[in-house]
Amino acid sequence: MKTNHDRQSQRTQRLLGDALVELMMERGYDAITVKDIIERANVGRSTFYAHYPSKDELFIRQLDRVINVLTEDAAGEASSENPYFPSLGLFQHVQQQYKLFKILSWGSGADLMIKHFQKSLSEKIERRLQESGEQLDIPAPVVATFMAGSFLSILRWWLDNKMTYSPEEIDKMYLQLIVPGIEKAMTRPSRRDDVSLSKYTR
Amino acid sequence: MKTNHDRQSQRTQRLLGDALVELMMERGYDAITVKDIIERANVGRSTFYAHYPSKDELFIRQLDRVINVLTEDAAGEASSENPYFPSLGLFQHVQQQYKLFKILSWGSGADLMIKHFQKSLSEKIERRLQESGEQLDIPAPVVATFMAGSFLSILRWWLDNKMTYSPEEIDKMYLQLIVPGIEKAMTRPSRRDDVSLSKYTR
Amino acid sequence: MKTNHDRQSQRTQRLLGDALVELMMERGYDAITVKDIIERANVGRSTFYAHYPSKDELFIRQLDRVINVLTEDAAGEASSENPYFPSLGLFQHVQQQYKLFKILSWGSGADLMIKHFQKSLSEKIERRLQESGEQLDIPAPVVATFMAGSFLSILRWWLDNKMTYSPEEIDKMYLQLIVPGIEKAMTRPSRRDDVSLSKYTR
Amino acid sequence: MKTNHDRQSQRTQRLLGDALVELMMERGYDAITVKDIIERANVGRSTFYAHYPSKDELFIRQLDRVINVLTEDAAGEASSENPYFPSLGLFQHVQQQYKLFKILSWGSGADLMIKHFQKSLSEKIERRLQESGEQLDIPAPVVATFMAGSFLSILRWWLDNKMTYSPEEIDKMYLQLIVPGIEKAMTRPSRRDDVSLSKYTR
DNA sequence: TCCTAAGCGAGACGGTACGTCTTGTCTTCCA
DNA sequence: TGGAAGACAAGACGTACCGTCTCGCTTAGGA
Repeated sequence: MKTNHDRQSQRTQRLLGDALVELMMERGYDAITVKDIIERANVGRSTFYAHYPSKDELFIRQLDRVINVLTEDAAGEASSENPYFPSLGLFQHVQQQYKLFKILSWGSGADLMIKHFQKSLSEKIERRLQESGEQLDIPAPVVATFMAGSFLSILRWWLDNKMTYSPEEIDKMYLQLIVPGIEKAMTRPSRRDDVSLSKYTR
Repeated sequence: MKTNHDRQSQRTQRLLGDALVELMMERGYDAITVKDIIERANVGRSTFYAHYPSKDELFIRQLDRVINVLTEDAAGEASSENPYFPSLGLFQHVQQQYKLFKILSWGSGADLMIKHFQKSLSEKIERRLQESGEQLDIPAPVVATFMAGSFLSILRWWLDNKMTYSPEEIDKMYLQLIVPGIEKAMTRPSRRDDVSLSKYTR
Repeated sequence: MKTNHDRQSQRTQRLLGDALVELMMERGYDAITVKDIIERANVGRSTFYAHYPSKDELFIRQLDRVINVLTEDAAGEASSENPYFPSLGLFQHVQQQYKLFKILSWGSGADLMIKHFQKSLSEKIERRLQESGEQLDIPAPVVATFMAGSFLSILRWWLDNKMTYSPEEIDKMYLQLIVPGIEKAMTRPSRRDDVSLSKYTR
Repeated sequence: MKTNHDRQSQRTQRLLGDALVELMMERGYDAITVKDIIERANVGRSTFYAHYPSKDELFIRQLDRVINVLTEDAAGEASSENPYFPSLGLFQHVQQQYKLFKILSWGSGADLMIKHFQKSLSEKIERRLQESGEQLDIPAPVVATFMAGSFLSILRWWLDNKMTYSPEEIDKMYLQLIVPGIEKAMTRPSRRDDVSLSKYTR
């Protein structure tokens, strides 16, 4: 059962999160102060610090929300050719939220976002790799880091170049670049019927 | 001909650069203030701002110095299996400067460094790709971004995991992961005699 | 008839008053916050504000309690040479509650206490002066202010100097200093048989 | 020789002091914040704290200035009947600065001012007493405290009652009240030719 | 005996001031 | 005359309290 305070708490946190995102759209991340956020959210300064120890932490929490929504939604729509994480879905979502991610791509909040994304993503991928039961020549964490790292670099490049390609095109390039290396890293030939990567190595 | 002032200027810049590096070794990047730097360098506040517009700019200048030394030296020793940039040499150099790079890997100056490295590196690679005259299925900037991005991710992972592998081992993994994708991207079968990547796709 | 709620109320007020006094003994007045008080009293924040509008008001109420006890008790024992207010009794009581008054003498609650004491005391004295029917060269309020003010100054000095003198000694000094002036202020020679001050002007 | 920084410093301190006094005239003492002061003085927040550790300290420094001016000026004009401190001059000066002192008399800065005045004044008086070489029945500090304390009480009363009497009248009342007591406290009859108090004991 | 309204504890909240910190500009002095 | 020394305006930071408020729980007193 939810107590009243929980409900209040959630409301406050949503107000703060929304205020942050709104402000980032307007001015980017670094240009925002805690004062700006609490004024926009109609919240007292101490209330802010009761919920988050810093602006960065608030930001990270919003990223988590985004990441969860993206990976779940995207996994749902799926149909991506990538069995380890929904890269196509991510490209698509980023395109929809172009404005927000453009700001994040190289701007001031970028380092936090990249750090966080890289961490979350490579963990997810590593887990999938282990679940798949594949044998690898190369340690799973390295492979996962490689997949996440190259994804994020290409994502950044794509954003910086105003997304000249469609999500489908850029996702295809990404897969063309990483899949062969990963296939090679699999000691035993992958079982043809459960791995959809095979077509790229034809 | 060097004027007296140029010499003074250079001396001051070296003092500031050295002070920055020293302090980063002790406390990381963010924990350093301009005041710290000028005190360590025995320099007046206004002198600092006469030479650099900000702490970040001073840092970038030091990075440039490092990057130039690394890529040149590494290129000299060469012997790497990677024809586009001296990845092995870079791994080796980073290992030698472990302490400094460890601090930079995820810490506070990381974003600046990554941003700078990624930019420099992918530009160099793109130039090499174009010089090689290879035809690619995938736009050269994407390939270059991919190579630089995955290199830096793996470098970071390696640093974070206390370099459990030797530079040679990690470089080999890196190449195993990227080379097949790049080979595939080359429309016409590459001419066997001028591309040393072939052995990875055999 | 007392309702139950009244009883509850009284209990709460006593808890709060006691908590305040306890805390003042430990840390003085300013260093105490409302939070401290309600925690010590095991009382909710809103309960505090339901009874008193501020910490100062709670303090004033405690002072009133003390003042009433002091002036009544002291008046009872009387035997002081001062017919206008029981200065000796007050010196004696203060000595007994040394610790508490020491804290109050110059510390943070001092201004409130002095203000309150000065007001109460001079009102009482003025009333006595008027009741005595004496004719004065000087307006009664001035005389009353003079008596109360000099009493409190000397009381403070006495406390600050660790009460090097006994209550009797300091009271005697106090009377030696004020009585001649007051006697002079009485226009007609006071009737010798009903004023006990005469001996000081001999 | 004055360095430039000294001059700057002095200027800043004057700006801050003036701003404080101005604001006190408008709103009293407690209602003023450090922010108010620095905005009025066109000074940075850190500059304030570089010069004074708190608003109270700034206030005390202004009081010192006032006290020095008052006691010196007043001593100059002198002609007061009080040989120990220029009570008449003080009453006159306070009347001139009515507005300021009215605010200070019971308001929020009062405790600080009273504390400070009481201390300064009784020290000065005690010194005079010792210099005068008079023998006293009562310890000099007690007498000094008595003189300062009763002066301040009467001053406060006078201010609170809108100064119904002229400075001369109130000073005369004050002296009538204290002088007889002090005269009595002098063991040996004072030498008639150098003590002007005698007329009050006639 | 049950029900209802008061008194209460708990504590989240908006608001505001604090004292600290850092930045980048500016002025003065000295070598 | 250029650089060290450092004062300064500006303003964000995280902390500390305040007084208001909403919520359920408890409990005594009237129905």
